[in-house]
Parts: sequence; C-alpha cells; structure tokens
Amino acid sequence: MKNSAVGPLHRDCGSLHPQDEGTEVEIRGWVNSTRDHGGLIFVDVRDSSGIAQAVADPRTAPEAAAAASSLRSEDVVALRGAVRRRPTGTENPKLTSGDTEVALDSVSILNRSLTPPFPVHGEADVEEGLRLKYRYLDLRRPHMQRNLALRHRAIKAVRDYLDEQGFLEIETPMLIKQTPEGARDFLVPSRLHGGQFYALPQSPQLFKQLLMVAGFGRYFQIARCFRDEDARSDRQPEFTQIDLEMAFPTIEGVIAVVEGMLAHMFRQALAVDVGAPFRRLSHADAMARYGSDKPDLRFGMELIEVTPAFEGTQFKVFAAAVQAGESIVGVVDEGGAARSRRDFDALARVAAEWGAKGLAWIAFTPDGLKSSLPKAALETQTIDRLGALTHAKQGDAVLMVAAERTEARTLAGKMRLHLAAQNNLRDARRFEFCWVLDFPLFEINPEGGIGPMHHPFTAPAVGSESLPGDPLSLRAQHYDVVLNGSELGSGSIRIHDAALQRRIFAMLGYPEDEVAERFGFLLEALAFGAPPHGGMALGVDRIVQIMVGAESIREVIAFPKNQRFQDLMMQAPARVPKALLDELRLRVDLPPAPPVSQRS
RNA sequence: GGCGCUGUAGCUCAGUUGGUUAGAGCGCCUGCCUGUCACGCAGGAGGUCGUGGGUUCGAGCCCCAUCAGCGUCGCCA
Repeated sequence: MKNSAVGPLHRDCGSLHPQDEGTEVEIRGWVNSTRDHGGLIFVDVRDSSGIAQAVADPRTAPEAAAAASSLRSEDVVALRGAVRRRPTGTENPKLTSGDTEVALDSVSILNRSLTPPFPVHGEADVEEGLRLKYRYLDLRRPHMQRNLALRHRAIKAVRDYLDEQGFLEIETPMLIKQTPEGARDFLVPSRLHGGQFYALPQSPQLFKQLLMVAGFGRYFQIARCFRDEDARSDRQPEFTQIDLEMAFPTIEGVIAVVEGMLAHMFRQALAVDVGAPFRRLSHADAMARYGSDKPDLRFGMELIEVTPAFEGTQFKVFAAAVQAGESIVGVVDEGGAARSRRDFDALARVAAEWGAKGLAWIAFTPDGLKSSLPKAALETQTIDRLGALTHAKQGDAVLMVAAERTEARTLAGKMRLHLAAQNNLRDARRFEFCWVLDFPLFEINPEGGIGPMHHPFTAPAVGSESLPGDPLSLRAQHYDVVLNGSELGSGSIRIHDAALQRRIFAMLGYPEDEVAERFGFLLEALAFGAPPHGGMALGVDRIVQIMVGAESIREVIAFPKNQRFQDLMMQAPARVPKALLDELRLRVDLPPAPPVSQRS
C-alpha cells in the first residue's frame, strides 16, 4: 500500500520501525485488542500489513485517552501520534513493529463494530458454518489473509511465467451449450429464447482447441469451471483451473512448460525449490507400485505382489484366492509389529469399509510371529518366501489383501496411505511431484461399455493410429501431474484430424447424428486446417491448498460454498420471484415457498 | 442419495444413574488499575439446552421424527 493513497501521514501498521522515532504518523485499521490500565491505555491496531501498538496517556492527551478507552474489537479507527521507541524491556518480538509504539494525540473513530460473533484476532477454532456465514470477518483473520495473499502470488507467478513463455491469456464464454456427458451441467435459462438453456462450462476444453485452430499458438486462462455434481468435502461447484494449450506440441514440450510453471509458482509464492524435472511413472507402474494413479511419493512403502509366497498355503482364504487367479498384495508397515491386536483389528475394519474381504497381517516381533493367519498356515517356507519378497525386518508387519489384481492393488494402496498417515509420513511441508504417463485411452464404464479414460478428444499414442482390435489395449497421449498423492492436473495431445476424431466417437458408440448435433462445429473446425495441439488443465484451488498445508480447499477460496454447495452468507441458492420465472417461461414443480419470515 | 459425528450462553466446551436454581473459560457490561501485549482485580448481565412429538411424577440426559453443520461413501470424461 502506498502511503500517498490514503494521506500524507499514513503508515502501514506493520511498517513502523525505530528509525521512525519522532515522526508524526497516522495508522488506520481495526482495533485488534485494547488493554486499559486506567492511567494508560494500549490499543493494538491491525491492518493488512500487521499490528501496531498505540498508547494513550490521560495526563497528556485526555481526549484521545477517553476515546481510546471506548474502543472495542473491530472498531475502525485512524490514530495519530508520534512514533517512539518502547521502553527497554517492553518490546514485543511477536510484532514486526514491536520495538515501537505510537504516542496517541488523537483518535478518530471511523466506524464502530458490533461485537463480532467470533474472535477475529488470533486463530481460535470456530465452527466452519459460522465462519462461512460471516465470511467477511473470517477473511479478516490473519491466516486467511495469508492464504489469499499466497494464492494471489501463485496465480501472478503463473501469469508472469506463461507470458514470458509466449502464452496469451484469452477469455472464453461462460454461457455455452449443454453437452450430455461428463459431469452434470449447470443450466442458465434464456429469457430471449424461452424454453432454451445455456450451460456453464465444465472447462474451456473445446474453446481452447478452437483457439488452436484459430492460430493462437500458445493460449492460457485462469478459468472458472462449473460442475453440478453431488457435493463432496473437497469439491466446489465452481472452481478455478489454469488452462493452457499449445499448437505443434510434443508431450515433452508440454511437460517442460508445466514443470517450469509449477517451479516458478512454488518459488515465487513459497520460496520453495520443487526440484524439476519431476519423477515419471507409467500408469501401469503407478498402479502396481502404489495402487493409485496419483501416488504419494513422500515415502516408500511400495506395494509388493506376495502371491508367490502363498502357493500351496494351508490358509484357505489365500489358497482359494490363488486358485481363482486373484492377487495377494502386501505392504510393509515399518515398526508395525509393535501394534496391538486391537490396532490390527481396527485396520481390518477400515479395509472392510473400503470393500476388502479381509485384511491379513503377519508381525515379525522379537518374540516370534504374530498373525491373523492360523498357525498351520505359517509354514517356514511361506514365511521365508514372504520375507524374501517384502524385505520385512524384525519389528515390521506385513499387511495383505487378496482380490482381483487391480482391486487388490487399489486396496493395498489405500492401506499404504492410511499407514503412512498414522506413521506421520505425510509431511505437509514436503512437495514430491511426479508425472504419470502412458494411460490407457479407454476404460470400461459402469454400463460395461467402453468410455474415454479422460475425454474423447485425447489422441491415441503414436503408433496406434491404425486403431487395432482391442480398444482397451490402446495407450493415450495423456499425462497427469501429481503432487503428494493429489492429481494437480491432467492433459493430453488432442486429436487434430477430423477423420480420427470421428473414428474415436464411433468406437465410443456415439450415434452419428448425435455426434453431428453435439460436436459438428468441432469436427468442422478440425477439417479447416487444425494444427496438432495439446495442453493441460491444473486445479488452482488444490495447488494452493497443498502450498499452505490447509485441510480443505475452502481455506484458500475467498467465498466458498459449504459441503452442500450453499452460500451460507448470501443464502444461495434461493427461490426467485414468480415474475422472474414467468419471464423465463419456467414453472417450478414444488409447493409454494414458505414466507421469508419462517426461514432462519 | 447412503452412512457416521455434532448441535447446551455471542464463541469454545463441560454437564454424573433421568431429580432442587444448567456450569466453566473467553467475549460483553460496570468499576478499579501507569508498561501491558491472551494485562490484572472486583462485580454484573446473558440460556425456547437446534426444532417438533413421545415415555416419565419429573427430560439437557431416554425414544421417534425433523432441521442444520461437519466428515465419509456413491457420483464426478
């Protein structure tokens, strides 16, 4: 904040230093707290730069002291006086201005505040619903100020970096056309075209492809996206993406840009060096070693296929699993032999909640083996083979699940994360990035047909243009960037050939007339000299959340919705007057709204 | 949509086996206090115990329903 913006004497609270001694200043801000000693009144004033202490002495400035003693938390004040050093021994090292104070000459009260519903100063724990209802007060709290300032710096770093790399920021429309697949769309009724609707974009995907066709070789946007899906704790109906796209790209080219961008973000916003280039894993590798396509690489604990150890086992459950061609996947819990039977039982219950049929465990204690398996199943041969496969040491425990291979890996992968959390291995101050590559192009959807793993515009891997018989064997030119077990972003080289795009739509079973209706403009655009293109989209909210180590993305969004996607401050969504509905030619199939007075 | 946890003063919470007038800390109000910074001291106000119903001589506590907040799963190219 420049001083000239608010008056010649004005100084930021956090900026006062001993060198200012004797200077007449004015500080403006909110009353953080007051300490009235009768003969001396201290007022702590907070602005966005920090806190300054002002002192009123009734003997030298009776009017100012009287006003100061009337001040209460969150009153807005402008205080004038001379800066002076605090008496030796009374400095406050917790404040940047803590060596100084302002000797009050005058107090002007710019606005009184009601008693706030929760303390604004400090970091008191307050129920989130209340914080959201009074979000403007919650945002006044120092940690929210810090979070949003960091978010600003992160986004600014993106703009600076991509600008430097020759990217243009181009806006795309918010009122677009509904498409039936993917997530549900938010609809916006059209008044001018009664009975017709716009949709809010789930992402600028199609528009950025069209910008490539248009010849903007490098595009980006800090784009708001909307998805009308069921609420989940870490989801918002509207969220922000860094959306970028390049013409004539290679996967390596996109990866280099995004790595550079993320490194710049972390350097500028956090002063952290993230160590690019990032590690890389194939999708198959990630699944095999971590049971997830977004592995948390802050710790090892790789999954181990232990099926061979149980060939010919007496343990009926595993014998049956091996017989059925299932896999037994294990994870080593270092030091886990110290767990109590109760502990293991609790882990088994957690695994059951995830859908595991059971959780087997063997603990290598100093007093010998402890296990959920029957004694008869703990043949020396089995134990030796298990030890050789897992490298479990004395004091460790091996936890195992048996299931169809992918499912077993997924379950073991969840257990890996669960154990790591219990063992405090998920350190929020560490940032382990990786790329996941070589995704399948298609996957089996719940109806049993094939669907796109990501979206239908992803180009097949080089060499598979002929699209051979088994669609599930096709690889995609797709890449995810992952941080600490969270997918930050996902991108691909797109299909730029209209004929190939048609073939992919056909393989997905989209009827031809539907394709024409929904994607006709895209196919047409591709046919007018679309360049090869590809890009990526990254979730800003998630990135910033991880940067600040917050529990929820709501901690890094200024005005988020609650878990039911409602705005507790404005009370949105809300019913609207019937006249508005009439204008839109809409009729609502609900009983009449209750009178407003009955609602909270 | 399912499941779980929570709901008591402005805030954060305690509240015994169902039993007299429902408590604490902070905040708020009043007074005192010249070096505090979570100032201190003394006094005071403040409660439809989320809401509705039920059981009971008696319900903050037990039962049913409902609302809200949070968490979690389904869902989310």
